Amino acid sequence: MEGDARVEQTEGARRNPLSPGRILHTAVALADEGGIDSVSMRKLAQELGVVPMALYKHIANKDELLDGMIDVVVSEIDPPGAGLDWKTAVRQRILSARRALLCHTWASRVIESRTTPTPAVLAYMDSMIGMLLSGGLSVDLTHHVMHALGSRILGFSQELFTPSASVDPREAATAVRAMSGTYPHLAKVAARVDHDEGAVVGPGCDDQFEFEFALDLLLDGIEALRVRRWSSHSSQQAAP
Amino acid sequence: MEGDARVEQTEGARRNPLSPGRILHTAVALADEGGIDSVSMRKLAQELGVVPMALYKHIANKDELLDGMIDVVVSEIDPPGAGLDWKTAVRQRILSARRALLCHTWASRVIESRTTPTPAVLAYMDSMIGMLLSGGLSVDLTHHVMHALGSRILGFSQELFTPSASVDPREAATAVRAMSGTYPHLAKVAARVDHDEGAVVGPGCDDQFEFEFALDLLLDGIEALRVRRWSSHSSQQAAP
DNA sequence: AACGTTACGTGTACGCTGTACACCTGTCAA
DNA sequence: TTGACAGGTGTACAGCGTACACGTAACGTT
Repeated sequence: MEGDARVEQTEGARRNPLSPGRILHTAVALADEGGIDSVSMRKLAQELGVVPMALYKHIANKDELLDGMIDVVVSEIDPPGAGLDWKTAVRQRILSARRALLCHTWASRVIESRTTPTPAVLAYMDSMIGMLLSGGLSVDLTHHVMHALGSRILGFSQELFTPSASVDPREAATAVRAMSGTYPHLAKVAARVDHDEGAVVGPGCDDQFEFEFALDLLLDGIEALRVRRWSSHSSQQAAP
Repeated sequence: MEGDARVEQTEGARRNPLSPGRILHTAVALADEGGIDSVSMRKLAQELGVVPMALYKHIANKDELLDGMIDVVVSEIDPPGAGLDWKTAVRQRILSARRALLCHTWASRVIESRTTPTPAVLAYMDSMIGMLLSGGLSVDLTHHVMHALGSRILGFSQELFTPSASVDPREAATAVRAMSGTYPHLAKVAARVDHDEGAVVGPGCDDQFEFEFALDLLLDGIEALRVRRWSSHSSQQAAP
């Protein structure tokens, strides 16, 4: 009897062996239906018909699990559309990202709680930067724009180019060069930042400036709407 | 010996009796120096020289503790300046809020993780709305502006006017009327929302519209900078 | 075919969390 | 004096992430 049960279980395991992909997929489903709080290693394992510690043979720890879940969501964002002016293209992409995040309501919170961005998030950012650059924005403007859009495109806020880990500029330069293969656009902007402000205020970028840049962009736009007596009823879109 | 110790402890307690204020203050200090993760009921109690359960005589649970900590931070935001045009006043206030949040790096994350805003946050929002209204913005524009600024002024995002709890519009109307004493400006905007869109799409406001409103405000501003060949080096400020 | 290695699921255990509940004790009003 | 009450204590429980030791089944090599 016990032997039968064990064989069955084994066959079940054979039929459906654990894998990072299956774990991540199940975790996302679990979070979708029960909220992120219902994703514990124990519940996840139970959902997979397995003992909690079994998960650790496939993922290092819970943080890695969360990172993986983020990547699942980010991978649902549509690729950039072709043949569009930069503004339309960026707009579409951001709305697609929003759609993905709205499908998984837990995702924004998890992304924001993470300290370092995952590869998929970096790839998304890199692609976004590429769209801006090829749209005619300068590297400088692109840099500030990424900060300004930060809160809009994904949860990630500032401190993207200020990992605060590598204080040595030499080290940072090496990191940028290493990045330039995988994330060429990102590297270009990062390099520019190190270049410019490294001489002025030190490594990283001026968060206060970035914040005020975005704030003034909004405030100036708002003032223009006020002067124009804008109303949401008589508008084809927020702006002309 | 044991008697002495007990007397000493009692005297200590008498000298420094527990109170919500002292608990909150200590919790904020603890979070400031060790991060929000180092604020557990046990560590907090230890810091106060008291047994964990003693805290529950003064605060209902940990959520209430976190709400209280938020209010401590929000209360550090400067009051609005007088005699300024709306844009300058709003700008100053938001920068002051940012300063407060930067002093307590854990605060943004905690605010964002909270589901319902605390009274202090509501008061801050109410005052902000008041500044916009008295600056000449229509109630309609003010409403959308609050959403657009959302991610900038504090952590709170959308779903402010969509508590999703009270589906009954009658109930919502009552809530608004109750609110109008404490948060008059907030109530004015909320009433307008219920009024307008209640007839069109149901209760609450159109999150998608709000999102695109803010997005387009930014994108249009960015396009203008691009055309003008804006650069962070040759700028007195982000916008003219 | 026998063997050692490797991959992977299991079971137990530890320290941490929030907090329910019963208990004691010092203070004050009647 | 007494009885209520406010407030600190102690114990206990369920849940969390995960370290560590232990099987056991599958596989490449001899």
